[in-house]
Amino acid sequence: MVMRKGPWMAEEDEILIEYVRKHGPRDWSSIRSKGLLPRTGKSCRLRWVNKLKPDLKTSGCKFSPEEERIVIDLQARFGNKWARIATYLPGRTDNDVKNFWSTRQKRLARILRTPLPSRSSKNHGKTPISSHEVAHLEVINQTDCIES
DNA sequence: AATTGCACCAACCGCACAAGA
DNA sequence: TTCTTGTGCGGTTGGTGCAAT
Repeated sequence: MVMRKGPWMAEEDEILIEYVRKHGPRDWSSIRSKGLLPRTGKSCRLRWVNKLKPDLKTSGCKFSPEEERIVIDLQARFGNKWARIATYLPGRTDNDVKNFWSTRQKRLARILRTPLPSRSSKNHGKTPISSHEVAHLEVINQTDCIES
């Protein structure tokens, strides 16, 4: 069977959901060996965990300030243990947390690189910095000073 | 109107680890 | 004991849409 890669089609999702309904979320690699889907076990598992599993928050649902706070706090405690951090956030997956964090890191890196905007200048419609982020930024700044 | 920069998201890859042959 | 296979995790990339230029 020719292996498929890339985005999942609705029909593939249906097959995967049906497989999990019958067999549970395990034996991912037998989905391919049984000829049900031309996808690797890894790909099937990832699709299930991140998109198809029940009780997930719908994609496009932004992190709330509370969720943000939790991630920032837990990342400081555990490091980049996204799967672990995700267990504290109902409906979020490790991928969600990871994506949230890396977007945030890029944004913070850019803010640190550029001079502070004047009071009158617009924020270009970008996500504003929340107060707890400002606090965290100060920590990063101090760390940078120590490191450099 | 076209281009650019950014945020967000989905899915891949490589590595590590555990279980079983 | 070593090798193989399946699974889970973290890092990363590539695509899309939108707002600003």
